[in-house]
Amino acid sequence: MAIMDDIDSAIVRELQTDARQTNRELAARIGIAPSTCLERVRALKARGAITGYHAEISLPALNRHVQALVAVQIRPLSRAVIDDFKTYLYGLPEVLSAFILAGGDDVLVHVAVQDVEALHAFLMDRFTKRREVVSFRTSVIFEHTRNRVVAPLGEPRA
Amino acid sequence: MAIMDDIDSAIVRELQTDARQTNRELAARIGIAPSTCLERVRALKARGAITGYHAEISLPALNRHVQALVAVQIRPLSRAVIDDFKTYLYGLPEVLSAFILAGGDDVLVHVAVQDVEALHAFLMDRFTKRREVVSFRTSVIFEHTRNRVVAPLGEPRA
DNA sequence: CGCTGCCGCCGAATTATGTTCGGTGCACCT
DNA sequence: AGGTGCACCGAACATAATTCGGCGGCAGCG
Repeated sequence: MAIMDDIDSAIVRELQTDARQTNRELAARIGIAPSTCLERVRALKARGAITGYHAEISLPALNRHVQALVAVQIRPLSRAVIDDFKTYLYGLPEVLSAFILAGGDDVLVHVAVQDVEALHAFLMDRFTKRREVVSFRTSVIFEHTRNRVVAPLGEPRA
Repeated sequence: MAIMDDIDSAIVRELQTDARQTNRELAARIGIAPSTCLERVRALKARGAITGYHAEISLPALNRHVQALVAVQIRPLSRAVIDDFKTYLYGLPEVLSAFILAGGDDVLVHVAVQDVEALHAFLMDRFTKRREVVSFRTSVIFEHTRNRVVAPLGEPRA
C-alpha cells in the first residue's frame, strides 16, 4: 500500500484534478502507453489507494446557500452513544461531513442548508431535541476552500 | 441555476456516487437515452451545477496517518490579512481545506500529516511563526465521515 | 561473468463507448 | 384546432477502452 512511484503519483495527481479525462489523455499527459496507464489505474484502485471518483456539485445549485460548522458535546461519551449519533447524522441530508474529535468538543458537524432560517430550524429540530447532545456552538462559514490535489508526504520516492 | 428536475437530480446523485461510470451506464440506470443523458450532463456542467470530477485518494496511501483540525485566531482581522493567510495555507501540502468562520475562531484548518510528530513540527513551523496568528487550538481527528451524495434541498421538484 | 526467469511496458486488434444529427412526438400557446 | 418550440430518441460515425502477445531490462543464480 505504501509503494507508489512517480508514475503513480502523477496518475493520482491528474485524477484528482479531473477524474473524467480519458485514459488516453491521462497516459499522454504522463508519458506512458494507454494500456500501461489503464493497468496502473486499476492497480491503484484495487490496492485501495484510489477509493472512488466523485462529481463535485455546486451547493447553491442544490439550493444550499448557507454553510455552518457545529461543535457538539456528547454525554455520556461512550462508543455506543457516539456511534448512534454518527448514524443519526449520516441520515440527515443537511450534513456534509462529521469529525469525531479528541479534545474540547466531541463532534464537529459540517452542514449546508438553504438559508439562515433553515439553519436555525435545523439546529432546533435536530440537535436541541437529542438527549446525548449537552451543548453545541454554531459558526457560520463565510468561505470554504479545498485543496483538491493531495500529494504523498514524507520520503517522496518510495 | 435553480432549475433541476428529477432527471438532473438522478444524474447528480449517480455522478456523486461514481463519476467514472460510462455515459451509457448512467443513462440506463436513470432510464433515458445515452444521447439525452450526455446532453443533460453537459448542461449541468455548463450551468455550473457540476463543478468538477475528482478522484478520492486514501490518505494513508499518501503517507498521511494523522488528521487534525486547527482553530486559528487572526489579528488584525482585515480582509488583506485573511486573504494572505488563505493564500499561505493553500500553498502548504499538509492542508486539506480551510474554513473562514464567523464567531469565536476566525479560521479552521483541516490538515493531514504523516504522524503526531509531523503534526507537532507542522504547527510549530507553520503557525507559531506567523505574526497574524495570535492563537490556535488543535484537535486530533479520530474519524472523519463524509456524506458523498448531496441532494437538492427545499421544494424537491422544481 | 553470463544465463535465465520474471516483471512491466508497449502497440495493434477487438470491443465498447462517446458524440453528432436529423427526425418525431408532446405540450403549450394562441 | 392549428402551429411552434423543445426535449428526447436512435442510428451512424468517430473515438476510446480493453485485451493480449511479445519485447526489453533487471535481478538473481549458477
